[in-house]
Amino acid sequence: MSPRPMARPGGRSARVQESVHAAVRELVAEVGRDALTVPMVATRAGVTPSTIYRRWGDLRELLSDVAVERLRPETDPADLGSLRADLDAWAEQFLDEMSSPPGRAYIRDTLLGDPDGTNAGQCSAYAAEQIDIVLARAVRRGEPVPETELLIDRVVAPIMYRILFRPGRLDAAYARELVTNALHAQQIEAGARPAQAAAPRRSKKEPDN
Amino acid sequence: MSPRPMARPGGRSARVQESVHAAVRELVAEVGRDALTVPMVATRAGVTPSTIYRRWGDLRELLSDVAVERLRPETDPADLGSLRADLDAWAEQFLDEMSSPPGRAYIRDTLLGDPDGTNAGQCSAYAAEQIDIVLARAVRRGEPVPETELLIDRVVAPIMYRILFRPGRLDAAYARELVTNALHAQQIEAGARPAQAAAPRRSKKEPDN
DNA sequence: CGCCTTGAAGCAACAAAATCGCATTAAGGT
DNA sequence: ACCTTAATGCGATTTTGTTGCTTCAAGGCG
Repeated sequence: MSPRPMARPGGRSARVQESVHAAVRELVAEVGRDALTVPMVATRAGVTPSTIYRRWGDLRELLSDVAVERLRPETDPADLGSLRADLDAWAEQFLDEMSSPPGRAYIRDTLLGDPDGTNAGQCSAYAAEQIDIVLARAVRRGEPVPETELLIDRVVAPIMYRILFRPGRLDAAYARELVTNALHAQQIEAGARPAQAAAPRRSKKEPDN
Repeated sequence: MSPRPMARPGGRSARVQESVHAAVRELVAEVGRDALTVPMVATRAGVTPSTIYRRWGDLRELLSDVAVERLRPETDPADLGSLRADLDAWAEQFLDEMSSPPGRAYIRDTLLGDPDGTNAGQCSAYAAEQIDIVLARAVRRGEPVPETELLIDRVVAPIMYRILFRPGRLDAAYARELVTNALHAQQIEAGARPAQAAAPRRSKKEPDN
């Protein structure tokens, strides 16, 4: 993890960390990420540059820490009454947030200053948690559910891949298509014998309760 | 793009570029990427640091250029006689190369110094080209083939996502599993209603003269 | 073939950053 | 309250990044 193991979590260390993070957020808003420098952040945070260099190593790692915090979901996915509706809504929102300019910037920053992959792993864990919440609800309703891994591979991965590597088509319809395919695959794997055919294309999110 | 538009491709500019790239490759091998500095590269390449700063901006963009070159596939995928075999083999090799420490480093470097996504797009295009070659062969054999996009979403994206965001399981079996699922999906989409599972439906090129 | 234009490279002075040793402070435990 | 020790502050030093100006060479033209 980038904030080096904090042996003394409480007190001053915590204050400095928060102060520095806040300074980064403020300055990114004010002067833009490209104009940021370590000395600038240090001055705003009221610490000396060497403190930042020692704790974070360089600006990229600091930005990675701040970015991954911003990627933390703030609320649980909405409960719309069915797995399909919940996943559609979640995937749409996920794609929307991640593909927006600030979203892309956070993703990039997270990956950029993250030598050991800790922050990237955290970012992936956030998505998995959200999916797990949706799946747990579906299980409670008695719906058959796919594996979290399947949804990561089929929904999250394609979205992130396109954001990072391929310019172009990234809209709500694409998100729904991915969800459709993922659920379709799961139905097949769950029971190939039931005579259900292709995806029953219900339009938008409308709970069928 | 990082090497700024070269108005004078031939002659000195080209020599300098090649010399600098070579210096980067040598030094990465000798002292490691983390120890690299622009002045060091400049000295080795026999140019002044300001030349590098002016042409590439900073070390990251230079590394991105070098990295994307290394990600260019050197040979066409092997022809093993069937779409399934070709894709299995290609996916295994792709996963293998990309998930190796140097592979991961190249991917990271590519994304790192790539403000406009040009190099990342190139990287994605390489994979698409390789897949297209495999698909074209399958079409020639009369096999039904999935869309390139489907394979990108189902095979390439999950691999890259896991490499970048999720530590853990990345082996040949996983690659094959992804291919299996992708082909499975394609068969369903191809003929869900007619009883013929894998009827040789000729698609794109290949005039029937 | 030699001159002219022009973009790129060299050079050097300068500004900004990162690094490092050492002194000082404050958590947390006893 | 005291002691230990990680973390911060401070300042000197090194390294890196920037800039204006000069010099060089590729390509076009008479």
